[in-house]
Order: sequence, then structure tokens, then C-alpha cells
Amino acid sequence: MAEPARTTPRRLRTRPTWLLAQANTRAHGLLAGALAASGTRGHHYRLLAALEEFGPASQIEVGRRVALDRSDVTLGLDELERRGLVRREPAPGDRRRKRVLLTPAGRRLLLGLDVVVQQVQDEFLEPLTRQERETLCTLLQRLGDPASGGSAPRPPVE
Amino acid sequence: MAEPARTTPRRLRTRPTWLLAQANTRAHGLLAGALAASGTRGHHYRLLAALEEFGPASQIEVGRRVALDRSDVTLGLDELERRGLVRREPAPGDRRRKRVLLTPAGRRLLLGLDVVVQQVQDEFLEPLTRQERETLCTLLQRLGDPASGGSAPRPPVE
DNA sequence: CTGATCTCAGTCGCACTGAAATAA
DNA sequence: CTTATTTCAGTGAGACTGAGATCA
Repeated sequence: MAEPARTTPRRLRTRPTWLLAQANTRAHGLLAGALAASGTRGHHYRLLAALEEFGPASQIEVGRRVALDRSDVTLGLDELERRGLVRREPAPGDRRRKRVLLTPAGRRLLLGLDVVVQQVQDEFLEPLTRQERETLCTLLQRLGDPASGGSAPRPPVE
Repeated sequence: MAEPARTTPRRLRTRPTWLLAQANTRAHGLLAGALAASGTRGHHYRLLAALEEFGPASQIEVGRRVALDRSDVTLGLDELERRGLVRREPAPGDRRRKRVLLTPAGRRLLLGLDVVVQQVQDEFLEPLTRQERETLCTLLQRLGDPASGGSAPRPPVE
């Protein structure tokens, strides 16, 4: 017996939240590994994507669209700005805000990352047929949505 | 226009790894919130489950079954032991190892947590029919598996 | 005055690494 | 000697909070 029963407890194995967490861990690992080659992380891709698709926006707006906290947006944009991938300028008409916009270099990087990210999807989904992939997506979509409509963000520490 | 286009970029919205991450965030939030009432976290439930279902085992064995790092097993068991929920004793026949076992109080807590965890599943899956829930589970199972067979755990930092 | 935006410092839980201590 | 198990200290990313500065 070289492999002495590497079984997961039934309590976990049969629970959707466990399966979800396991699958997500694998997906996250693949993604992080692939993005690391360009010195980028998930945050960066998200931020670039929001800027490209919706044009210049305030930081709070960007954060809302890609589900990032205001602090993480600030830090992420710091890094992108240092690399010349985005620019911040005072927003016209409201000097509290900053208008963030993609530079040409930022757009180029984004297009390159698109390929990387797409390859990761294929690698991750390899065990599923095309039909199954679509089913998965629609189910996940419906599960992720309710978050915006009434969950417990962080319970108070006792 | 009070809600000015809270849309997620298409690049994210259409990608399985994004949908997975969003759904997982919601699931994790619900679970953490529900467990917090008993001063427990996911780790603890996993550890208790492994001990209950497979009986006393070495720490490394427990960690393998519930996908926890050796260090996290040590810390998690520290906490459970302090609360009298598990006991550690030197393993008979191999004094490098410790044999970890569930106490009666640990078993009682586990049974209580079972109810809590099950309720969270129902709340989380509420948007799906019974049929869809089963489909989801089988798909996720197949996606989580390959992890053991050849992924990139942590890419070296450049 | 209130309230929004951005920034900064810090917290917390999670996943992991490297190395020491102990023992097979 | 090498190898396995546990423990400890520390790192790094992700998600978050609270407070200050700035401005509507």
C-alpha cells in the first residue's frame, strides 16, 4: 500500500462549496502562473480590461466594474502607472476624482494578455466538452449574481 | 441615472475562471459568516471531518485528505486542541509522528457544524433547481481533479 | 454642514516556503 | 548517511477597514 487512501472526507467531497473552492484554486493557480510571465496579476488584467472597454473612468467606477476594493484599485493603478500602462489625470469637472486612462502600451499589453488568459481557459476547461462548458458558465453566472443583492460581506469578529 | 452602467467588462464576464472566482467569493463569504458564529473557520471543519471519517491519523495524512498545507494543519490543530476538540499523542510505532484524534466534544461540534454547513449549501444554491445542482457538482468535480495530476503550484518570481 | 473620492496604514485569513528539531 | 514528520518563522497575494486630505 504505497498510497494509503488519499480520499477526501464525504462531508467535503459532496459539498458544492468545497468543489467550487477546489476548482477555483486550480483555476487561480493556472491564471497566476500564466500572468506572472508578464509581471502581471489578475488585478492588473481586470483594471486594464475595464479601461479598455469603457474608456476613461474614475477609480471608484473602475473598482465597481471589476469587483475590486477602492484600496486595491489605488495600489494596482500605482503599479500600472509606474510601468506606463495607464495614466491618471485630474477629472475635468470634479477635482476629487481622477480620470484613469489606458496608454497605447497598456492597450498593447492587454491584447497580449487576452491570448494568455484565453489559453488558460482552454487548459482549465480541457476536461469538459464544449456543451458542458456553456452549461457551467450559465450555472455559475446565476450563482455569482446574488452577491450584489444581499449577502454578509464580513461578519463581525466575536 | 443613479446607476451609471455597473457592467463587468466582457473580457471578464464571459470567462469561466472569472465566473468561478465570483461564485466562490460568494460561497466563501456565506460559509465564513455562518461558521464564525461558533468561532470556527473552514479549516477547522475540514480537519474535524477528516478525523471523524477516517479515524486517528498523522498530521500529514490529515493534511493530504483535506488539501491543507503541513503548516496550516499544525496551526489549525493547535487551535482545536486548545479548545479541547482534538487530542494529539505520539504515534505508536513512529515517534516522529503524532496521532491526532477527535474528542467527544470535537465530535459534538462537528455534528453541529454539519447542520450549519448544509444550510449554507442550500442558501448558496438557492438560484438553481435540484437537477442543475447535480449537474454543477459533476462538472466541478471533473474540473477540480486534474490539480493532482500536473499543474503549476506556484511559479517562481521573476 | 454632509458626503464623495482617493490615499495610506494596517488587519486578517489563506497558501505557501525554508529551515530547525527529532527520529526512522 | 538520507529521509520523513512536525514545528516555527516568515513571505506574498487578496480582501478588507478606518482615518485623513481634498473637494462638491
